[in-house]
Amino acid sequence: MDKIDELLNRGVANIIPNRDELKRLMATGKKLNVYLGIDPTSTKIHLGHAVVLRKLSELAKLGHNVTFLIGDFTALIGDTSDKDTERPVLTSVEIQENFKTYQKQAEKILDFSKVKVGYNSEWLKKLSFEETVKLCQKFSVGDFISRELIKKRLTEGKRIGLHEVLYPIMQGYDSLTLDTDIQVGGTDQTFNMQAGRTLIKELKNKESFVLAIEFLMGTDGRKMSKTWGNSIWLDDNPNDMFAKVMAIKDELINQYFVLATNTNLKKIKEIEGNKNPMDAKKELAKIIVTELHSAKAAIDAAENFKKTVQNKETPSEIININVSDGATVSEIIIAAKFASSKSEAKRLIEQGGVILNEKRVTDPDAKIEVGILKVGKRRFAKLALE
RNA sequence: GCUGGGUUCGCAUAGCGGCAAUUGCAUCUGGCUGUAGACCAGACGGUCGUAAGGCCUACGGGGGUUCGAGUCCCUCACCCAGCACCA
Repeated sequence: MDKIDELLNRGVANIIPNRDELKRLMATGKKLNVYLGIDPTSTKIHLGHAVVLRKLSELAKLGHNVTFLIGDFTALIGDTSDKDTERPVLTSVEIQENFKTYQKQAEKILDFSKVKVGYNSEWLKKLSFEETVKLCQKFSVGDFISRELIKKRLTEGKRIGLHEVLYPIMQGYDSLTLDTDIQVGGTDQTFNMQAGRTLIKELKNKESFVLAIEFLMGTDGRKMSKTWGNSIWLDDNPNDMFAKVMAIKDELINQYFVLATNTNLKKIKEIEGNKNPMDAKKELAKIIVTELHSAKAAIDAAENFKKTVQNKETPSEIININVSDGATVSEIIIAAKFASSKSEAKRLIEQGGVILNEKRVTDPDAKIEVGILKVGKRRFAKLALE
């Protein structure tokens, strides 16, 4: 019973129509049809995406009938708003490939042997225009234009493609076809997911549920998203991952614990209670790396972080650069790809960011010497004569 | 097809005819520290010069007006909106 409670609360932003009813249904122990739809055009998964996968995984563990639905049909249609540029349509082979890379990452969270994988082109492709129109009858234009985002675009005079109106209907049809009981997705999908509820109710007279999952904030406190560059990717290497977690804002520590780890809630309280933010964050980073890589990787990453960041030691593995006698420091900085132009190298030196063998370099034309070159806080190179 | 708006540094934005060009985010450097976080300061086209400064390249493409054009004019391309046409 506790399990169900946690499942319906942790990281859950909203349950439609309501939490209690779903709880009652789940308590009956009935096997429910659950599904999550994903877009096969993006293959990289970050911790934010993982929140939803985590929820799906929990449902699968409880023995529900979980479908992981690949929205290949949506990808086939693509965004056709521009008629001249032939948008390369994803072939089914590419979609397969994409899914493979996706799965490789998602496996860290979700056990694919416990779920069914489906493709929505299977039924959407066959849908006739007549059937489509019938589905459309179940919705009103008012529903769509009252959506906040759509409303905003309308008032701003932005273009809204008619096909955009069809997306929720397609998604709703997926839901209908799968005879869904629970649909899982991010809160941004709430509207689309509700379309499924509408269709199931109208055409099957069955009540279904929408489980809207909370968003995870990115390392800078904004929503984690590809375009912001604030994401922690599931395939980040342990050191990067650890460091990125350390870089999150203090206020996000709790959110990360709850949404991005499987740590139980009591333990989270405990950790937060007796530790200062930095230690809590270290704990968090360790757990995340452990879950996504391994315990050993986490220990190594923690060690590495301590050494290189906190104690400012030179990392054990650094790049080697062969220098010819008489080369200048700025030339080497460029050769090591620490700067992309002479001006930039010069700038780094002027700002005091270049250290050669423990000594700060002040002259860009200083001759190089064999040893350790440090640029900024984290870039090192070992110099050796050719 | 017509009318209007737009195309500027990774993204987003500003830009009376004197501009290597604003601001925000991101990035980088320094300081500080609890960490590479937060905060503060600075940098952020290239190249030459120790420096002051010079030179080159850049505001969708091409052309023009001008001592001088991101800014004005013409033209082409693309994007967006509204209208019309098509029924």
